[in-house]
Amino acid sequence: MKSKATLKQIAKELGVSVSTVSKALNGSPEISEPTKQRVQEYAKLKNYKPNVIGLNLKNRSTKTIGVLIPNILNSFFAKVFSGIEKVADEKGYKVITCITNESLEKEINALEMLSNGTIDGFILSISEESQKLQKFNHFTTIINEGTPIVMFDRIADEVNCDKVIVDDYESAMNATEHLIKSGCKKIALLSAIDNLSVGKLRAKGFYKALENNGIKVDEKLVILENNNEDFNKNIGGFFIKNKPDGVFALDEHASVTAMKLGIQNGYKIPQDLSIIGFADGVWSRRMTPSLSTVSQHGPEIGELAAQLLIEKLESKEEAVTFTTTTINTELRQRDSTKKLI
Amino acid sequence: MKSKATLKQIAKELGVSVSTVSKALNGSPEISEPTKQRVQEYAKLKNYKPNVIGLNLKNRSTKTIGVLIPNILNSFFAKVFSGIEKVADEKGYKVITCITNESLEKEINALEMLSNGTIDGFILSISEESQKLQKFNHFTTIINEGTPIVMFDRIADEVNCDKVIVDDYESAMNATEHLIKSGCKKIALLSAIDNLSVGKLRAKGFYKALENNGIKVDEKLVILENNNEDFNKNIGGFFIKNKPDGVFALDEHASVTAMKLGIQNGYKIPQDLSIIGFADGVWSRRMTPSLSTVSQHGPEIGELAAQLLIEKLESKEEAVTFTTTTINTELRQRDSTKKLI
DNA sequence: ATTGTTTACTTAATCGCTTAAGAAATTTTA
DNA sequence: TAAAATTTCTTAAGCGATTAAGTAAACAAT
Repeated sequence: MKSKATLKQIAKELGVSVSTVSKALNGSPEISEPTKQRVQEYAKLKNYKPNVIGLNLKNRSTKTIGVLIPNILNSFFAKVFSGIEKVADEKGYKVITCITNESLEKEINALEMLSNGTIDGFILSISEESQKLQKFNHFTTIINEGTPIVMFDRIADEVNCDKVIVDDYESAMNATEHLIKSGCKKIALLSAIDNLSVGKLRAKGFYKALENNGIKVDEKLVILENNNEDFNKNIGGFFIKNKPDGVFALDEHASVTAMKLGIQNGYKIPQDLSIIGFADGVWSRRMTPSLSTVSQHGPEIGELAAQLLIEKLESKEEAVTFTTTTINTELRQRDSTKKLI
Repeated sequence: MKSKATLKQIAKELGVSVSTVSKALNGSPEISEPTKQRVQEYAKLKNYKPNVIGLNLKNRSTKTIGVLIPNILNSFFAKVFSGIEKVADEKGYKVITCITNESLEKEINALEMLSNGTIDGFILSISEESQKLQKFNHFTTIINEGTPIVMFDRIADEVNCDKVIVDDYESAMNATEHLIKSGCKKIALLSAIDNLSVGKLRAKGFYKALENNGIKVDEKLVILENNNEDFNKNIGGFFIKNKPDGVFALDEHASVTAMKLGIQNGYKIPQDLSIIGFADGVWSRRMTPSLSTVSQHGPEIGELAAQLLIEKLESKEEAVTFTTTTINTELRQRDSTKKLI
């Protein structure tokens, strides 16, 4: 195992100064052609690669983005991540990832660990715990220190930074209205993510749609829980007892459970029961019948977030204005809803 | 936006030398108690955090692991990744991620980009293209330069490094034998990943199981394709034409497609048709009926890979021996197969 | 012949930090 | 009280790179 080549080594071995080697490799006009060639050939031979750490120190930038994701096993986040990675890669940035596992402590640790020269800026979605406790000052601290942050999906209004979100409220409203228009009279609202800002927004959109159409809410048709376990406890006899003819599910688990129980209870989908849910596109297509979903455009969110951050990083001026961009979702009509023209 | 505090600044403001500050903050006995206190208090006030880049340069290590993953949207890789992240985090390492998108070029670029001081070692799974073209010398180059690599799942035998794999051959054999024992006479072999080393191994295991049980292969019951599109073309009339009573599917797409077509063609599952597939556990459980799978223990693979790498990084001696560890899979019996006791 | 200009380098400073070695000031010891 | 030892700080070197500034030597211009 040969140790990696450095400028110093090459300089000594060729009998020139370090700066000559550096300049020769960077094609500076200060260096004569023959010397340049000699150095470049030797460097290639030794497989020289400039040590980025040295460079970073000099440039005070690392061309690295820190990404904090609550849970990579959630396919929405995986998709956003792939979008971030794509743009970062295109623009020559590296991506350093931390999974916060929905924990405030891990979120704080990750911010601490990375915000000391390792990364130039952050892209993140807030952990469940931080949202629940409404603890956001670790973010403002980082921003005040001069490290820009772009938040996506799960954001905090009180933090001043760029944000990329999905039109959860509107999309939920539209999806619900779609169910109404397709003839559903008893639409259930199912959620296992009522602890998240996005979950609450979606629920609001649902209520708004009912209101717009002069339907009054039947609380028996509503299940709002904070996690899958509690949700499962409540969904037990739900279909038999309440006999909904439509379901609007706010997360993947609720969507799939509704479909499963609907089938088990002998509903014909979509004739007797229409279902729209927030869920992964690939798997929704794979289900039988395929599930109509609200598509959240994960990759686009990631791409935009990365673009925003990189722009901020590469503009010299101090940022003063912050933008909040809303990515529009789309209703993907599949076989779990009746077709509207 | 105040710029980040540095030793130099603090030293100037307190009227002491840089090294005094450094030592005071590190609790060196060379510094008097009152000075220590004064410095530490001031540093806290200024929210001083040592710039890791400076440290890295000094230590010649970054406490960062580079992870190359062919495709993060594949839930198996996402799981492995979460395992890597967990262990890395526990041991104080950061994880820098690149998605190679199954491309040799991106793989080479990522290795180049990171192997110059950014990371201390790699954990990776080989891209499809590299496997197809059997191009592996970019890995040996990196290893020869002194950067350790741990490969997982998709490995290259000719590269000398630590490896963590799954017992694809044996697990496929066992799964097939399970189908045989449960009474299946016409077992189909379906694969959309015949381009990957793991796909080939699984197919071999299938054939071996048939051989062990004195069943001769019916080539009409075998579909081995390199991607989902080609697979879809061939699966068209498959069930009607060949009437299998069992399916062994080597990847997620094949598994789900088999289930879907089985249902559509009026098979009762598992009475008329038993299915075992390689697929994501969460979604397999969610399907109706739930899909029996070969569980690959993704997180464990990631954890082990990270442990191996970190051990190698933290042992001073030059590595000479390399281990290949096999993680044993498990057959998860769900509702798409008949129960055996 | 003297001065000025290029050419082709080298020296030295810098980024932020650690740490061995040096140096004053104080305390201990003989 | 003088020498030795200790305390407490500073100086300086080094990690790997870039780059402004300095310096010979060669050449051109007056």
